[in-house]
Amino acid sequence: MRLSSTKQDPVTFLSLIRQCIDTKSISDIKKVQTQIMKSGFLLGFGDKLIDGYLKCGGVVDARKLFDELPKRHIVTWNSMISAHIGHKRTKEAIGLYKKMILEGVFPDEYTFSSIFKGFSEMGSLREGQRAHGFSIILGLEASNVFVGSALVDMYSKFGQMRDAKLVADRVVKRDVVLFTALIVGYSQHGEDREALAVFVSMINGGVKANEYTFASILIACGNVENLGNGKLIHGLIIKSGFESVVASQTSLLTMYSKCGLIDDSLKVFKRFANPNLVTWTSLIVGLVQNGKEEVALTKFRQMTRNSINPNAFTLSSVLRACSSIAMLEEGKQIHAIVTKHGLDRDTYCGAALVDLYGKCGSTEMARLVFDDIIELDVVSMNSMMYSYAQNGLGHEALEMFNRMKDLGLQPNDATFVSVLIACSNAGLVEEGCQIFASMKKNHDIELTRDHYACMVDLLGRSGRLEEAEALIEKVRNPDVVLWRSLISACVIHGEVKMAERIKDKVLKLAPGDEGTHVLLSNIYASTGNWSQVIEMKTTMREMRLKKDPAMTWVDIDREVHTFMAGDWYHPRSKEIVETLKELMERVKSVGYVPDTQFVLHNLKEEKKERCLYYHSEKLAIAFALWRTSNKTTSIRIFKNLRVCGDCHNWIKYVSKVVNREIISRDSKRFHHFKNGSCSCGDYW
DNA sequence: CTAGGGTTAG
Repeated sequence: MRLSSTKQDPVTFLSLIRQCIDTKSISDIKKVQTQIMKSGFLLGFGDKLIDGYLKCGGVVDARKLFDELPKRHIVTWNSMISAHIGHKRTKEAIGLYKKMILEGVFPDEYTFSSIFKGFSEMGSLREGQRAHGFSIILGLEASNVFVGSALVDMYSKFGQMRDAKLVADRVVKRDVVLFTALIVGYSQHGEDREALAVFVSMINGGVKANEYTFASILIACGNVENLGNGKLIHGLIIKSGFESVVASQTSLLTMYSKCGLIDDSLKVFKRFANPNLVTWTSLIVGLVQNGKEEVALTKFRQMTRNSINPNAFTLSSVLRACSSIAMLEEGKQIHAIVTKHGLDRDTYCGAALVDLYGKCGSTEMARLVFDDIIELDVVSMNSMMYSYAQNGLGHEALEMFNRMKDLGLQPNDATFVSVLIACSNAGLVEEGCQIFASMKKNHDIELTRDHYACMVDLLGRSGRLEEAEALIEKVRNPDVVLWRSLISACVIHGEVKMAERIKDKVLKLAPGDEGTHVLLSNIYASTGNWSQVIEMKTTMREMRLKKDPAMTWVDIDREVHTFMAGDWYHPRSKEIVETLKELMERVKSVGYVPDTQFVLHNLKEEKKERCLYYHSEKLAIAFALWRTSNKTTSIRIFKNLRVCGDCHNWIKYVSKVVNREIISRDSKRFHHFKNGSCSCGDYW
């Protein structure tokens, strides 16, 4: 801007400032300010200049000038305060608020409408309440809906919904903003039904919802999986013409996926002309929640191809997709993207990475990520603990548990699930019992079925069967899973009589429980009681019960290969059998003896051996060894059931003769086979 | 010359 040196009258100054605002140039305002100061007119233009600075985003420069002025208009105070709030300079905004009161300038309705947000952002409930009191004295609380809704928002953010409601009820003319603030407050504090009630009363009161209201109320519908209302509101959105507003569309998408209608979410998504980052992320999250992890990854790639950069939200969700189905290779690629965006140390991404590596059996890698997280929280620590628990590292898990307490973090119910599994898998029976006892006493944790299940497993596995039974008796409505886990403990310890007694209990509770039948036939088979096995199998057939077939899968070069016992559908079955034969010879030569007690059919020894031969994990391992070179130092397999004793023993030998690490995740935990032994110490 | 509410994560 060229400043004229001749014309220095007030009218010129005003128009110069206006020009600066139009061009959003802070440096130009500075020049104008210098010129005004030279001409001695500053006092008259102070407020105008500040207005100019603020409109151009120059909060710091505005403040500098503001402090030099001897007197400022109330409007200028208010502009300063709201601009500081808007620029997240909360402390300074509150400082200005206090300063104005000290200087005898009373806050007005404009001041209050901005300053309450400052208190909620600072987390200063007390100060907020004091300011609230002041607004009542000045008669501005109920008479001005801007002040009222700012207050409702503040109390909502503090979770003080009673106070939020009280203020809302006192406001004379309630509008859509006030109602929306109340709806959001309720829904963000788990009172979604209350949120819906507010919405209904708003509509009945003749106040029309807008895009903000729709966005918020749909979240409430999703949270309580209230599809009926969700659909009604979808209709209302169309009627009110907000169909193409991104935020309400995004909430609509989320609502459908939370209600399990992922196809409807996809339909909503298709109508977006230009989906933004939040929309893409919502879709990805929905897909993961609905078990469509692979689609989630495809969508993620599509998103990045459309040059939309992921943020921590997106990346942590994509990582969840990878960890929930243990896609380690994909996960590693996402990890690289996380690093590229500098989010390795982010609490959410960090926790998701820990979860990924933990669920893939790489506890060391999980720990490396974990140690880099800047701000640890309960979830990230739970993930680390769970990883230790699954891999049988009980002491490390307990160490983490203690560190959590040292950090002053409140352990939650998931924490205890991990800790108890850790104790169970590492055989830390006494420790587990003590921790279990302390949960309610010292941590005020509500005991869930999961906790009881962990304890039954812990006691049962270590042979304390009666204690385990007594514990189940204490549960109000013990479910089949608890009893079943006790029966499987009986199987491990060969307690046939007890198993039968418990079976009768279970079948009274759930007559057709297939798991129980399977377990019983297992215990009969392992003790050679074939007539009982046949009887059980007949009963099962008559009741049309089918057990889940054992399956093992292995991920090689991002392709998942699934194997079932004795199935030869794999295109490479010829190579698999050859590899298997060769392996068998090699492991037998170093001491492996097939253990046919794990064959649960009444067959001749020779045939039993063949049965063992073709267990799904053996097929998967043979395939993996055939497909990968010796340079691949470790092989990862996954199994839907628990590993059988013979396979466990066999894999130990295999790991020795091929000199590779074999990591196996079964339905209960990880086994790391290396150089002839397993990380579980044969206790599982 | 100034003011209030909304969309994505374990």
